[in-house]
Amino acid sequence: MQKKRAITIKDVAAEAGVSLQTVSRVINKGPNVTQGVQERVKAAIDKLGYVPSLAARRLGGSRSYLVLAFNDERPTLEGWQSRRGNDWVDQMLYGGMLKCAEHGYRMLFELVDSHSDQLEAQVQAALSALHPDGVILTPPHSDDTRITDLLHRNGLIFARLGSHREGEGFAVYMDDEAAARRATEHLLDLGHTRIAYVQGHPEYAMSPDRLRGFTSAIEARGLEVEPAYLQPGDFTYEAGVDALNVLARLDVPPTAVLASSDEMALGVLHAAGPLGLSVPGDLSVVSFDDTPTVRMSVPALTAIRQPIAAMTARAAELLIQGKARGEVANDHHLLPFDFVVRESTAPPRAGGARR
Amino acid sequence: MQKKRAITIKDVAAEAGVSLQTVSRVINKGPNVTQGVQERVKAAIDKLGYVPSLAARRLGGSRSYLVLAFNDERPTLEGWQSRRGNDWVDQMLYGGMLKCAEHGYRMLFELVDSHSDQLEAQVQAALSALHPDGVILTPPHSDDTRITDLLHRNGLIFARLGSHREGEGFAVYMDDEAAARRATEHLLDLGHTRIAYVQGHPEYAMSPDRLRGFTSAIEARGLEVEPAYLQPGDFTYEAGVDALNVLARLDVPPTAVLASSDEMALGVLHAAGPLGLSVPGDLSVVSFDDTPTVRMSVPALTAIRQPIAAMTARAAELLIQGKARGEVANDHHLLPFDFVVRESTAPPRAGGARR
DNA sequence: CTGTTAGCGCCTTCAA
DNA sequence: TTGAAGGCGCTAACAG
Repeated sequence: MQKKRAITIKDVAAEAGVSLQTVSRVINKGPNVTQGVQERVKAAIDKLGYVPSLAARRLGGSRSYLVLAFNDERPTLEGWQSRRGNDWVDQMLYGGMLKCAEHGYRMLFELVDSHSDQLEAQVQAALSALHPDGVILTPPHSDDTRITDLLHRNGLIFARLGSHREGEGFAVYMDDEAAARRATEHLLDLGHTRIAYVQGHPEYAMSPDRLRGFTSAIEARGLEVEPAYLQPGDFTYEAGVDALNVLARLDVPPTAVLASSDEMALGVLHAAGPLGLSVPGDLSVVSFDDTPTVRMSVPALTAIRQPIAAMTARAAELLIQGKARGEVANDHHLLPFDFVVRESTAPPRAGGARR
Repeated sequence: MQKKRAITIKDVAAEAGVSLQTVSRVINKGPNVTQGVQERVKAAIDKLGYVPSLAARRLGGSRSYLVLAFNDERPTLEGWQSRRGNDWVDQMLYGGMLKCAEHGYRMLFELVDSHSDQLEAQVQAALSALHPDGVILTPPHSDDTRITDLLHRNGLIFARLGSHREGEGFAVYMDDEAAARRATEHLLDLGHTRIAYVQGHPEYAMSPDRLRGFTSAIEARGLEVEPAYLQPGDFTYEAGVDALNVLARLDVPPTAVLASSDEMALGVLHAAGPLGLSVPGDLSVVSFDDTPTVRMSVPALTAIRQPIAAMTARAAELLIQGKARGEVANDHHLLPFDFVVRESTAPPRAGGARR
C-alpha cells in the first residue's frame, strides 16, 4: 500500500505550462494574471483535482486558514458527560463550520479551564501549535483579560462572543438586558406582579445585564423589585431547584419565575411539582437559552433564544475578512435574539399562588 | 501591534546549547539521547514555553497530528438547524477530542453529503488539504466503498464506526443485533406478545442487524413475528408518527413498539395521545440512541444507549497508535451498549390495548 | 503581467 | 550519541 504521491502546485504548474507562482496567484485570487492563463491554470487544477495543502500554505505564507474557538472546559465536558448535550457547541459548529467552509477555512475547538492557573499556558500552547488566523472566545473567556491580553500580544485578531465590553477584539453579542426586559414584560403583560428572578453565575458578564433588564422592566410599571425574589444561581439545575424551594416558602411567594438558564428553569419546573405548584397554573416559568430539552419538557418552556449560530458565523466572517484585509477594527456587533412563547407562562391565578 | 516572533525549535536548541536535531529527538521521544542532554532540552522547552508548530511538523515529517472525522451532512445540519442538537457529534467530540488531546492530536470535523455525486471529490479535497494521520467514518459512510476505497488508495488508515463488515479499516461498533434482542426481551419479559418494530433507514448497515435481533428474540419465545408489525422508517420523527398511525388501526394492534431511533420513538409517543393511547398504559415504547431529549419527554423513554463516545475514543486511539507503529491491523472492536429502563415500558394492560 | 529566489519550522537522511 | 544538509509545499519579495 504505497501512498500515492500527493499532487502539488508543481504538478499543476507543469500541466498548465506556467510557473509555480502563477498557480499560486490564481489560487489566491491575486492580481496580475491574464484571463487566458488563469483559465489554463484553473483547467489544470480541475483536471488534476488539486487542493492546496493547508500546512504548506501556513508555513510559507502568512495565513493558516484556521479559526480557533476556545470554550470553557468544565461546563462543556459536563454537558457531554451527562449526555445532556451542549447547545453552545452545537450551535457554534453550525454557524462557524459552515461559514469557515465558505472561505476555505476550518474551525477547530479547544477546551480550556477558566479556573486553572495554567489557563494562559493552555491557550498559548494551542496558539503556538496551530497559529490560527483568528480566535473566537466564548463566555466566560470573552471577558477574561488574561486571555485577551495574551491574544493581543500574539498579534491575533479575535471575537468575543456574548461580551459587549470595550477592549481588543470584535464584540459579538445579543442585548441581554433587552432580552431580560422582554421576558419580564411578557410576564407583566400576563398580569403578574410578583416575579422572581434566578440569576446567572456572577462570573459571567451578562449576569448584571440581565438583572438590569429584569429590574428596569418591573420599575417601568411602577412596581418595586422585592429583594427576596432575587435568587442567586450558577446556571445549574440544582440552583433552580434550590431557588424555588426558597421562593415557595416566602410569606408572599412569587407567581412567576424568570431563570437565567434553561437548566435552572428546568430545576424550577421540576421542583414545582413536589411543592404542590402547577405550571403554569400556579407558577409561570420563563427560561434563557432555549436548548433542545426545553421544548420536550412538560410544559414546554417559554424562552429567550440566543443567536449563537449567528454570532459564531458573524465572528468567523469578521475574522476571515479582517485577516484578509489586515484591519483591526474592534467594533461591536449586536445580533437580535428571539423570544419564544410556549406553554409555561399564563396569567396568574386569581388570588395568587397557593402555598 | 507587531506580532512577536514565535519561538521555534531553533531558540530551544540555542538555549540548551544543542543542535536542532537533538531537540527534535527529545520532542519525538526519539532514541539516542543522553539523560543529561534530554533534561537540559526539556528545561529549555519549559523555560521558553516552546510548542512545536503542527504545520511545520506535518510538512517536514510524516505525521500531521490530525484525525479527521466525516459525518453525513444532511442529518447533521438538520439536527443543528432544528435546534434539536446532535448527539452523535456531541458524543464524538467528547470521546474523540479528549483522546486526541492526550496524544497531542486534534480532531477535525468534516461534513460530506452521502447522496452527492461529488462525494468522492469532497472527501478527497479534505484529505488533500489536511493530510490527516487517520480518518473516522460514521454511518452511513462507514460502509460506503466509494469512501473506503478512496481512503485506501490514499494510503490512509481509518476507523469505521457502527460497522462490522469486513474490509479495510478498523471496525468499531456495538452489537446492534444483541441490543435489539435485549430491548425486545425486555418487552417480552413484561408480558408483551404483540410487539411492533419501526425500522431504521435501510441505507444504514445496522438496520438489518437490529431487525434480526428483534426477530430472534420473538421467535426464541416460540412466537411469530407479525409482518404488519414491521413498519418501515428512516429515523425521523415523522416516520414514528406515521408508523403508529398505521399500527393503531390494525385489527389487532400491538401493545408495545420498539423504534430504531429516538426521533421515531418520540414520534410514536406523540402520536399515541391523539389516538387515545396512553404510554405506558396502553402502549409501551422503547427507543434506540438515548439522546438528551428522551429523558425529558413524558414519560421518559426506556432506551438502548450507543457507546458513541467510547467508540470514537477507541477509534482515535487505534488510529494514533496505528500511525505511530505503522501497522495496518484491520481488526474488529466490539463495544458494550447500555440499556436504560425508564417510564415508557410497563406490562400490557389486561385484555390488550384499546382502540 | 510573469518568473525566480528565498525561506517558513520541522523531520528525514546521512555523516561524524 | 550527536550534528549537518536537504527538502516538504507553499507564498513573499523581488526581478524581469
